[in-house]
Amino acid sequence: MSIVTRFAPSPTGFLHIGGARTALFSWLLARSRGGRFLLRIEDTDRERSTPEATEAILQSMRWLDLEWEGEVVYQSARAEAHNAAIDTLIESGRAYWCSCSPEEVEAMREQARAEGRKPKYDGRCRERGLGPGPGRVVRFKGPLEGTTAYKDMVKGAIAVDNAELDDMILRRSDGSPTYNLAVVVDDHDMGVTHVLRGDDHVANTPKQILLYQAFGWPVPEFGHVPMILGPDKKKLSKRHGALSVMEYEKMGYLPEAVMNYLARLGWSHGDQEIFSREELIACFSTENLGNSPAVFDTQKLEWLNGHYMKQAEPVRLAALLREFLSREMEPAELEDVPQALLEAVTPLLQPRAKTLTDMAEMARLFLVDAPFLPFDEKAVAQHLGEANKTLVLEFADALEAHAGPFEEQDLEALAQAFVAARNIKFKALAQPLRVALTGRSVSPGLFETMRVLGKEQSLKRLRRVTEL
RNA sequence: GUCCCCAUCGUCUAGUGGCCUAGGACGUCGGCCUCUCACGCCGAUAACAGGGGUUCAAAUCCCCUUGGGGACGCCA
Repeated sequence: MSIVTRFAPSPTGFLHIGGARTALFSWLLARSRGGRFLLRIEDTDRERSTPEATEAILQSMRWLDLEWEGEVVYQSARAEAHNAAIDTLIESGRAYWCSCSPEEVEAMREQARAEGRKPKYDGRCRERGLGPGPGRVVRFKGPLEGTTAYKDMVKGAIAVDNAELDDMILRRSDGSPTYNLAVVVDDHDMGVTHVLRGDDHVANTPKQILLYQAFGWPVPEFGHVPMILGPDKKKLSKRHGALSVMEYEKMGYLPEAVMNYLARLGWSHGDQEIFSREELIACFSTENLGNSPAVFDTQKLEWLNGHYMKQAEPVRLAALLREFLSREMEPAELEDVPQALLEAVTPLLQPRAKTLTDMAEMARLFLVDAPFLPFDEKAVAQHLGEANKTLVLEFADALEAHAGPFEEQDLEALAQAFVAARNIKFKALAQPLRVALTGRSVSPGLFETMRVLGKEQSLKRLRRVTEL
């Protein structure tokens, strides 16, 4: 039998990293078992749901390439089905009308709390046989005793006394269906067989199971993935830094790195750390999902991103790079940069950059014309004294005289001959050259730098030392 | 308060009773490589929360304690 999973976010904000991980696991569960992965937007809270949030969520899903099957289901469009389901429950005596006001219910809760009991509605309207009326809600007539148990795909056996549960509201006084009801009806109608969701839903699960049973529907498998913590072991929140998936994109992370990181946070496959999308699908199993909360570690994400930066096709990175460069350079300046130059620069930066942001920052020094390239004062002071300036200028002359191809090995041969003729160490030439060429004491290799810069630009930069 | 869940290096984790003097990865520290910085390679550092059981044998099973978290809405 083919399985069906789903991701069901409520569109009250961007997709955060925890939600993305839940979505990823659901997606992986479906893909790994040849099933279908569906997307449902739980937008029944009209106050807080926005189309912008929905769009942001879809955008994040696309960025991570978590493709879903079929059309997106909007829960708000399914009110009719929900209400029809509620009606069948009323007819079968599994639900009842309740006339208690929110204030009355709150008072019951207060009292229960004061008596050391679990705060809940006391069921006083259960047997009153009320019908519809203004201000009335429909409640589920839950079992008073017994326990509801299920085997959680990640947490194992979970059992709750039915007495702990209260008669949840199914239909609000304004006639709208509530979350627990809507989820069950939707999941059933969508054919969902496996529900993987956040830990915060464990407490809802027994209530939902009871609803499935009341409807006489097959109960799906449930699994609750532990949440993500900040470095202080508190629930990950804004004060810990970036939360939104798209913020990671803006910071220069690659989607495959974020996916790999998220997958390994709370899931493992032996000692393997690096997983391609295909490997993830091949290896994924809920068996290996961890059951304790995990701390989000930006450093490990960075390391992974660095790994994927090295692996990536230069052409792809170069295309991505242009966008990040717009933060480093003037638009006009950037417009003049040929894509071919970006593609030549990218491989030099790939082993050095952890993120696209890093890369853009480093790339800048290859892309601006000599007069506009700033010098790092400290580097100049350290490596470009008068004697070294002369050395650089002499090298420039030698470079100009060099007629052969402008490839790394030719340039290296030239430099070696140059130092040999003067009987100086190569090192004595390297740093002055680097500072003259790049303005800094840190850069990619000298010869690859010159090759990418080209003869003309290299000479311009070297001879600029006279201005110092 | 009540209920539910969780607990291996700083962090992510391997571990499903003997292969564990606890493995890998990130980080950190050292070294090698080297034209700088990275990359890469090599090495080091560091953990079974505590206490009781069960067993020939426990990181692994049970109980308690402690510590964390979650839930208790006419939100989702």
